[in-house]
Amino acid sequence: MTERITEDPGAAAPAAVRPLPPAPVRRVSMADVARRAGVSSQTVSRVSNGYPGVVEATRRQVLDAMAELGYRPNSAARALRSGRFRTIGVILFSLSTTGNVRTLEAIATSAAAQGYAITVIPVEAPTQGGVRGAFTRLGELAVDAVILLMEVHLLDAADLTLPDGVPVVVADSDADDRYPVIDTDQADGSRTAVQHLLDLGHRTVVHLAGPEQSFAGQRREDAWRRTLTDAGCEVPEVYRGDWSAWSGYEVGREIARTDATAVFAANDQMALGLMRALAESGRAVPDDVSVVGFDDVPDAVAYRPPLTTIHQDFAEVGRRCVELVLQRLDAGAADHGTTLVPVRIVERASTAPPPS
Amino acid sequence: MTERITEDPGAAAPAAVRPLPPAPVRRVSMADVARRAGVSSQTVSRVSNGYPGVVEATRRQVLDAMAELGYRPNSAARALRSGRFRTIGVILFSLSTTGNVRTLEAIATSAAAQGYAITVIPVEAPTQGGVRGAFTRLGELAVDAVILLMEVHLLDAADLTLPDGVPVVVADSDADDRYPVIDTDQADGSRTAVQHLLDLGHRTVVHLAGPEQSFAGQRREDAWRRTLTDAGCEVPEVYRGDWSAWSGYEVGREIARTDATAVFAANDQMALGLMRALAESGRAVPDDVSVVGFDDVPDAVAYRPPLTTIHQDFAEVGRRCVELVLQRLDAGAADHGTTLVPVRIVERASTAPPPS
DNA sequence: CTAGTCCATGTTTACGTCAACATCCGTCAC
DNA sequence: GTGACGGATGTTGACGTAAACATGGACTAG
Repeated sequence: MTERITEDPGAAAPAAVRPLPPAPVRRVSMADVARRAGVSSQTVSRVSNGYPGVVEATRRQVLDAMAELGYRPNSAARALRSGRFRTIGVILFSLSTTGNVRTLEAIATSAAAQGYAITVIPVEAPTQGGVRGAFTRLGELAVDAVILLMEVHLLDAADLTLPDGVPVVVADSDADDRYPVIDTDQADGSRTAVQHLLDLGHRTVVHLAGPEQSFAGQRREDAWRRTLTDAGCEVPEVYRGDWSAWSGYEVGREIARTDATAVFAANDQMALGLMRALAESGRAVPDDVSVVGFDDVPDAVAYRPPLTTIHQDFAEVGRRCVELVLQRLDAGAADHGTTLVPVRIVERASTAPPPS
Repeated sequence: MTERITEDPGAAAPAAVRPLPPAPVRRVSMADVARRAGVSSQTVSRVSNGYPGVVEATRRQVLDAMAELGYRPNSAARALRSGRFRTIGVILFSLSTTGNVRTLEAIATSAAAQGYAITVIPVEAPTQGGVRGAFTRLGELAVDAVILLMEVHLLDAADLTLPDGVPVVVADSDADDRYPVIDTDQADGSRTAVQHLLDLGHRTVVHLAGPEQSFAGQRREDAWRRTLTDAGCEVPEVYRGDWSAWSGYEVGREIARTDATAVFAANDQMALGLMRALAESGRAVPDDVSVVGFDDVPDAVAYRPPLTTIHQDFAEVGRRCVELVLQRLDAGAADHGTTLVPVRIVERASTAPPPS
């Protein structure tokens, strides 16, 4: 499979040369339908788009001809004509985190409901090279709008810009005020989690944080710290994982050696690993140590013990992203605010008052 | 957001009428670049596509003009002209199973490497209505080929057909011999799992199966049964979950009441729930009961205990799907075989010889 | 020195759709 | 009866690209 891809943004300097094979079977066009129905192709267009000014009898004829011939509008021609692809691009680094996946799913569903398709643009790990390729193509991508499922500053790091005139919305990240943001209310989630533990009587709460580069992780951590400070609690050392259950386990072994009685993990997967580490050290959850997670992954209800966690409304985030990006597409609105989607705590069996 | 979408396959009977707003800012076209560079637009086309027969000096001029003007090829026009969108559609029911997600990710990555974009076509739960809408649009979707991440018979149930002439490949499913299939070697995985338990000395192996409608689940179950039969073991009653960890827990509580010493769960998530159920019944894994999963999800290494499981090579499945579908697009090949991608067992800490 | 080649580049045209404008015909008011 | 009006339908052209064909100049062989 040879490839002809622009390597250089703005300029085109492709390598291999293989003309695409001849276009596949010519499909049924409006002209064909028009001939069959004995009308002009413009009338077919009108019927196809539901415009008025077509008498019922004619309409029927056209509809019949369409059915007989199996006519399908050609979206390339449509897009060329209208300048719209009816497609939204979603740029993301990976589908390995629950959040991204569920948000993507919600985006796809909402977009479909609006008659828009979703093009997924995966960007490999932030290696300069990999990113570059993916983004370069973006300019010529058949996309009317873009939803970024990643931190905007990573985009900068890659030294790339989105094409002008394409509405962009950022989900679950920061955006340097350049684009509007739809985000889970990370701060409120953290606060709720920590407060829940404090209310149970824990003297303070240890935080198993996400990676430093993650904006969401950063905000969860900040809110944890602030909540403790506001409550006049001592702020313990931060432990840091990389979102994976395994990192939760590794870091969890350190936490298990401390006298912590309450841990707030920045996501459920790390909480899973943490709970294993605690169990292996003979510290019972929730009797000896309480644990709260973040995300409310479907599995959390089957963790041992079922995890108390902060439920994120990914569906709502996705829905709002689509809504906002389409609104900007139509109106060209320009307020770069941040919209927060509320969260709620789901109390299960991993939290209890501290051992007396 | 009003919508003008064909409701009826083949015929068009839209409802609302709102012309799209005028096309956004006119973008830089080949003609602009040509003017700027003082050449014909055909020469620009040649440079843009890396065709030979352009002298270096001219090429440079064109490249410069492209850069200055910020030229981006218009993919709609390109698609109209060439009949190719350089896009692959992926149809799937949900992104809630690990398998789908990871396969999708692999597909997206491989496709990007080949210069193809991925359009995700979500189909809501197999409700006749929902499916219909999604598929109807498929016909006019800007897609050169389709990868189905679902059972073909569900497609039939929805009483819909894919447009002719579009290559289709089915991943991880059956296809009634209508389309080629790329699949994980489910049977070999099951056999390996069961054999591993038998080799440890277990007299027989209980199966925590997936839902009856799932083809993958069916095949895992068949292979489990066959392996037991071949080994002359008694075949115990089948327990059935719905892939979720919670269902694994619920069904697991029943299993925990039996005298089973070895369980093969049809996926890791159910194994997670099962292990919780066993723990709650005071049956230790692996000392009292051995458990093997299927999938090797990233979290499995952090389960308590770390799960012995069958590793699926989703990346390879995705890669092959893309390869095959593009090959069919170019060549129109027509062999509807099934390609099996090998699996391997990952031995961790959830299996041991039976208690004596 | 001329005919033949080959190569770089230019010109034309078609892809399918749809907006804009043109046409045709019936109806109605005067 | 004639002109004006309006509704149904047709005709034209443009969107941006790239294949097919055309041109023209340089070089080569005889």
